[in-house]
Amino acid sequence: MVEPKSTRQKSKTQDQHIYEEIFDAILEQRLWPGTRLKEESLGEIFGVSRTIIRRTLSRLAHERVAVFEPNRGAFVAEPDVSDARQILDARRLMELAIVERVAERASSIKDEFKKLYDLIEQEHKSSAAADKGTAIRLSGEFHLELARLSGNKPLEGFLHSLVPQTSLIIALYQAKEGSRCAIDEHSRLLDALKLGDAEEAKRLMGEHLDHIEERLALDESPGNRNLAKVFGRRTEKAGA
Amino acid sequence: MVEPKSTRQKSKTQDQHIYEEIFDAILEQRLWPGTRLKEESLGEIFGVSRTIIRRTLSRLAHERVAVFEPNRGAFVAEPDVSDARQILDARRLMELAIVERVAERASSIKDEFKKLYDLIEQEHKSSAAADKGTAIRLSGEFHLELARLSGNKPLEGFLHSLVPQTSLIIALYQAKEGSRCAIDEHSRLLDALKLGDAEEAKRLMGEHLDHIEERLALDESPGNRNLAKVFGRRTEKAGA
DNA sequence: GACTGAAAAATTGTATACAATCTGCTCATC
DNA sequence: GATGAGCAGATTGTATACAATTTTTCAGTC
Repeated sequence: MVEPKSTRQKSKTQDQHIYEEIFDAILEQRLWPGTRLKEESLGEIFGVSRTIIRRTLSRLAHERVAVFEPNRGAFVAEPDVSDARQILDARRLMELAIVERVAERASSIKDEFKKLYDLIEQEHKSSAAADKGTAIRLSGEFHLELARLSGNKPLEGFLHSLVPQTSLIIALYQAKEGSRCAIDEHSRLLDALKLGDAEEAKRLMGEHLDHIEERLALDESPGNRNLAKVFGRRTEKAGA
Repeated sequence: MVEPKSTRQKSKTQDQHIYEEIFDAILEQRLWPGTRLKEESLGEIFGVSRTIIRRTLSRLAHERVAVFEPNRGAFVAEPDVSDARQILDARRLMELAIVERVAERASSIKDEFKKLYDLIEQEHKSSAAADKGTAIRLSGEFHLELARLSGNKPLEGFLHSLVPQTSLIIALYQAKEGSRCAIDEHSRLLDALKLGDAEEAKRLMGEHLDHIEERLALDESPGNRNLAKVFGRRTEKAGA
């Protein structure tokens, strides 16, 4: 068994690859909320038939990152203000629980912290290079890696759907630009985790999430940014 | 628009129906962990092509209720002891958070409690009729309805995957038979919720979950019940 | 009788064909 | 010029065809 011998053996990997490509594009905000995801276009891009694309889209839809509109196709989700509040509420719950579990296991998984340090370092680099898209994605990956280290696969899976959804919320509702304090926050959080200090880690994570939410304009006041939603229309951008 | 005019309009409903049929069969433990889910058989049963069945199975797989084995098909999941612990941990976290949120909203959603009372009544009936399958399913539905009343769709969706997984765990690892105290626990929980007493409701929910877990034999001692898993074999029951 | 291996049957995985639906355009009508 | 019916093209939704893979069957051998 040296190499996969047929095209079929790659199937799982192939699927995963297409999924991650779209997932990353959303994290990096190259794919905007409301963007249409045309099946044939995607199929051509990735060199597969609509069957495969459809499966990927249905996975994204199940994670609420995309939405199917009957007979009209799939679109990148556009969480409204109420959705956003629920997503952020759920995310806070998850992140605190995850941090708690990582802190508990800190001593037994010390070796696995390496990737977190790597991610922070990469975050610094892309921040210095003003590569905003990459920086945002890396920040998301930091949280996903934490979830993995929680040792709880269901929690990890759930956060995996909440992270890109948060990305969409930021795309839609971020009012103030974020400084790069987020990286320092990640860094301090990691220090607390390494020491197994669950309370401090939870406090830091809570503050970190506060800062993310503070930059959002989630009030439903008339001067709202998200006009498309106010009038219930579609943004209708071309899909690749 | 009086009636759906074509077969296609039913698609969403059709999908949902097949999904729920399988979902319920798992909740009622008519579908045992490890059961093979053959695509063509299911297609014949529900009168649709493999395309539709495949989509349903892929949804179940995403919710970790089913598992795809490459080139071998889908099987009802068989969570091992480690999976079980993670699932129960996640479920406790979710249920406490849900109960907290329902209690908070209690005064504004008082009308919506009706379905919970109905479910408890039905639970009593099926318990009296010794209809174990239905009783188990109704218990699950009680928790799902609570999740709905939390007003948080992501949390609801996550619990929707944890409930059938718990059902599989019980099928695999339950040692002692449960008395019907669960119904009384639901009843008392609902009373506390109606009063908006979050702390008491959380306490009761915690105890309720304790009781479920107490009946499980999750120790990995040799005298373990789950021999198939110990030897890493498939159970291989016919799929419908 | 147990074991091996090759052919046959069954089943999954992917692409494609076709039907249903939606979108956009043209053109007649006012 | 605005409005709306109706046709043409584009796109999705489902079934089916075909290829890859696994499972079963059944000789033949020891």
